[in-house]
Amino acid sequence: MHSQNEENYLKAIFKLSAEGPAVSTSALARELDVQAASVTDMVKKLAAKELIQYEKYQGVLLTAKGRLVAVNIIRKHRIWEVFLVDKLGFGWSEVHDIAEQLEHIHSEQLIDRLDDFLDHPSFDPHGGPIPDREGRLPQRQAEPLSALPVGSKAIVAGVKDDDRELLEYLEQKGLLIGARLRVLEHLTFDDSLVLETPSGKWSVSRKVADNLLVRPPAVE
Amino acid sequence: MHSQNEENYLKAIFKLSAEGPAVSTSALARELDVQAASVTDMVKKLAAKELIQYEKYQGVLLTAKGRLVAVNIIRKHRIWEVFLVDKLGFGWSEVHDIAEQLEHIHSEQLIDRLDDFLDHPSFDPHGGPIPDREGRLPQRQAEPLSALPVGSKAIVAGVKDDDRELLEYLEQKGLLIGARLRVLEHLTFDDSLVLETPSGKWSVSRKVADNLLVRPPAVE
DNA sequence: TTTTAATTTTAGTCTTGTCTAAATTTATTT
DNA sequence: AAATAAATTTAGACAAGACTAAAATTAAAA
Repeated sequence: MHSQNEENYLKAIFKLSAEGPAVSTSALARELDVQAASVTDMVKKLAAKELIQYEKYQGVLLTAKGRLVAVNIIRKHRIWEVFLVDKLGFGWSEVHDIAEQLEHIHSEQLIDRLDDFLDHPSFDPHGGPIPDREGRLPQRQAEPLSALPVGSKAIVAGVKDDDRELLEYLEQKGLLIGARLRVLEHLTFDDSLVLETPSGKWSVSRKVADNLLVRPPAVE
Repeated sequence: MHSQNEENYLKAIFKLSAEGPAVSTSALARELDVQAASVTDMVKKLAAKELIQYEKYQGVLLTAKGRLVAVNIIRKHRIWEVFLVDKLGFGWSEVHDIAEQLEHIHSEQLIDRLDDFLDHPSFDPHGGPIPDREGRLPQRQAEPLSALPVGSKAIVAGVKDDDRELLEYLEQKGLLIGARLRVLEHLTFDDSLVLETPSGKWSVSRKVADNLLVRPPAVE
């Protein structure tokens, strides 16, 4: 059994692995909000348990074993988020911190039964894909809103980072999952976009557009 | 916010307080499965936080503050047990260890919403009373089976200690909550009882009879 | 009422995970 | 290519909780 802390490190490494293979000490320190020295200590312990590969000054890499642990935590996190939103009626911006705790409950049976209870969801309330028991992630053909050319229509498919403030901001603009939108303008000055949404026209910054994932509208 | 460990100590002290006011170091050590020396260390810390009263060599006592924390943990534990049994289909003997983890999730909102979702249950799957948000316990007029005279009829209302083995044993004999029974015989030799239950006649030991709580059958 | 036994506390150590400050290595400039 | 800056690691400490062994206190027995 792994400690909550170990699980959090592995999860963070998995998340940062998306930006390139090796994860640096400082990136991990930033993500976990601890000092770099603490990270160095911890990655040595994780390497001793063969959950990561670690080479001095070269950053870390998940082993197959470590990846499985990380993906399992993500599976639990996302299934719990579905429960909180679908069954308990929480808003999509309220569930992250609670799921952050629930993801560390150790019981395979619990998560399997919860998965049954929820009818085997494939995506969480933020559009995040839910891994299966073997750690396979369902594919979503979603891309950042910032990649769309002016004039194109799309449907909100999720967010990259489920930051509370961002989620509340999007909620306010009616940009929930499934919402239709159209890109009206692109300002080269600051890379912001003007969108048409069911609730009106809105300008969103480059950063928001990078974090908002969309998919092409269904071809009827 | 209290650590899980602090919460477990307070819960144990609350539980042991039923057997008399002051809880001894050794009783706590036994209950928590740690050495007495560790208990001494810990109770000093809890006393410093004004969660308990502690006098050297005299054992400990919960303060009002400590009692509220303890009862709140019990509230969470029991509400989660209802969820596990009623919604996820776990058996009554399978839920203790999982609820032991879930009770430490910090979110008042979560437990309140869960309570709504479950329609405000008053008792958990083992017949344990569920405290309300203010820490008040619903009264149950239940007494140990061992207190009944020969010939009396009763209905199973719960168990005192939700020990896994005991629960499985009772389940096997059909002695679940709500089951009717009648005391046929009392052997003074070992204080065991012979019961008539819907599934047949069974002999139960004194220890089991002490732990099985019953209430009088409804007067029609 | 001593003596013995049981309980409790103190003292010192260990593990996990964190920190700061200093030393080392790698990366970036000039 | 040498000098500076940034990133990383080492060294030494600390807090939470646990342990063992020894000392102190309380309870029980002779």
